[in-house]
Amino acid sequence: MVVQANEAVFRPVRAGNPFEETVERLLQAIKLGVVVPGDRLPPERELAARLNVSRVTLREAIHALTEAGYVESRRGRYGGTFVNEQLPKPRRTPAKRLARDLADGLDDALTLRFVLETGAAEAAATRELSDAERDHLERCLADTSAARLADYRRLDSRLHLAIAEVTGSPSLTSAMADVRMRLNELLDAIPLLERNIQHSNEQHQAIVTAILAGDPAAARQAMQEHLSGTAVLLHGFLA
Amino acid sequence: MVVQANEAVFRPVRAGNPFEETVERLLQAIKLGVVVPGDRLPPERELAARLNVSRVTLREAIHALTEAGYVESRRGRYGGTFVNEQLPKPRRTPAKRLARDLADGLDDALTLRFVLETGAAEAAATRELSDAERDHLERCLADTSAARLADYRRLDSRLHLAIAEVTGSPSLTSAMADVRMRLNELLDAIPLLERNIQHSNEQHQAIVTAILAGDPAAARQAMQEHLSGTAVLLHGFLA
DNA sequence: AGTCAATGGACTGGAGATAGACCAATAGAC
DNA sequence: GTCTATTGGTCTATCTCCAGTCCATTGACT
Repeated sequence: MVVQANEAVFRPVRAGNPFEETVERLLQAIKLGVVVPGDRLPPERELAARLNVSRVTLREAIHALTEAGYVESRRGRYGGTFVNEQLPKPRRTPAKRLARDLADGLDDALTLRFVLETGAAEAAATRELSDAERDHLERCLADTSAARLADYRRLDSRLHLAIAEVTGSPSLTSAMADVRMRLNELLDAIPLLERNIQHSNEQHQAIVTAILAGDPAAARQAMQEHLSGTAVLLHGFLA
Repeated sequence: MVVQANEAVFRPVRAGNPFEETVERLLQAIKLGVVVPGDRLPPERELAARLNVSRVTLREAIHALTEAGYVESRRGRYGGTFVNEQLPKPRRTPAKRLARDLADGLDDALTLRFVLETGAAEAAATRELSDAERDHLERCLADTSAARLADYRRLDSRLHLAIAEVTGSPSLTSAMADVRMRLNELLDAIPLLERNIQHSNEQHQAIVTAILAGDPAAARQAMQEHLSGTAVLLHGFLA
């Protein structure tokens, strides 16, 4: 059927219950490097308000993440919920699950990612960036380059997210965070090689340079080449 | 603050209650032309399942749309809920509301739309399209060209959505539908001129031609020009 | 040593959403 | 003309989630 617009507009209003969605969101913050080990999450009352869930629900989600080894809570003033220094290793997803995701929506996610990330790179290069924004971008780039293998995926995600941030469009940033979470699960199933990382770092450098230079076409082009690498990697591994 | 990633990842898990979200989704289907006057919505039981809400909630939403004059329900076999032939006119949003939306997120929405729509046009032109898909695209183009002024916005949206559809990425289609709903409210505040429509139709023609010809660069370029028109229009009217 | 503001932890009543069963009407099939 | 499958309409018991309140703990500051 060619008319898949129905499918798009009559899709689920809510992916799951508030508890699950909240867990997912907190995991997003951790896995995409928005909060790093040692960081404190916002206080429960504030965070619950921002997520638009009740404090009870948020607390249940935090409890689940505590059990899973992602965070720890301390009471009292200057207490809070902190991201663990030692994060749990991502479990290798069973091949069966991967095959399902593949059939389901690998191409879907890859297409959306391509559109969002190349568009973000271009938009970022188009904008007039503040000094703070330029610093932020370079900081993320340096962090990623210096990352050890175990932290690479997280800091890589953080860098890509930073590019979205400097477009000045929160919606774009959110959309990129979402699609990246979908793909990271698949990427975790693929071994990470030093060689790939080095190549990746060079491409990151080219992308950021183009953005800072205010060259939209070059930024888009560099991002495009960068993405095609993981795209063929995923297709090769899963197809 | 440069780090708006927190804002993006700690955004609300749910925009509102299921009832409101369901109403919004049904309005999306109608206002973006996914279902047209005379069409029948899927049976309540099936639709509720697809939207992942209870039938009670869906019925409340349908009831609200009935009161607002968008749909009518008929009982019995071969009954159902039908989209009215005469749709309610969109209310002119008060200028005060517009100003708020402007400050809030006009640039945000425009940026995201630009990224999604130019990306979709390029992706559509890159893909190998089936005959059904080509027909669908041309059909939507013809419908838009033939549209009367009162129906123009709806059929225009439908055409843009069709471009997203033929990328084969449902997520991309959904994202475009969402951002378009955000902008349509603002666009409804701007008078539609015959002259603009004619120009718009020519651009539509160019976009579709480039997509059917399999020319990604031209498709992106044509879409970019098309969008810049409404972007400056909005900025001019609201700024 | 004492104070206190900020934070996590725990409880309760009520509002909203759900699942499921059942009723009522309708138009085509025979 | 009757039958019947399909669809909207209604009701109830249950569950989840929420808003609000109060308690417990902590550590910097005085």
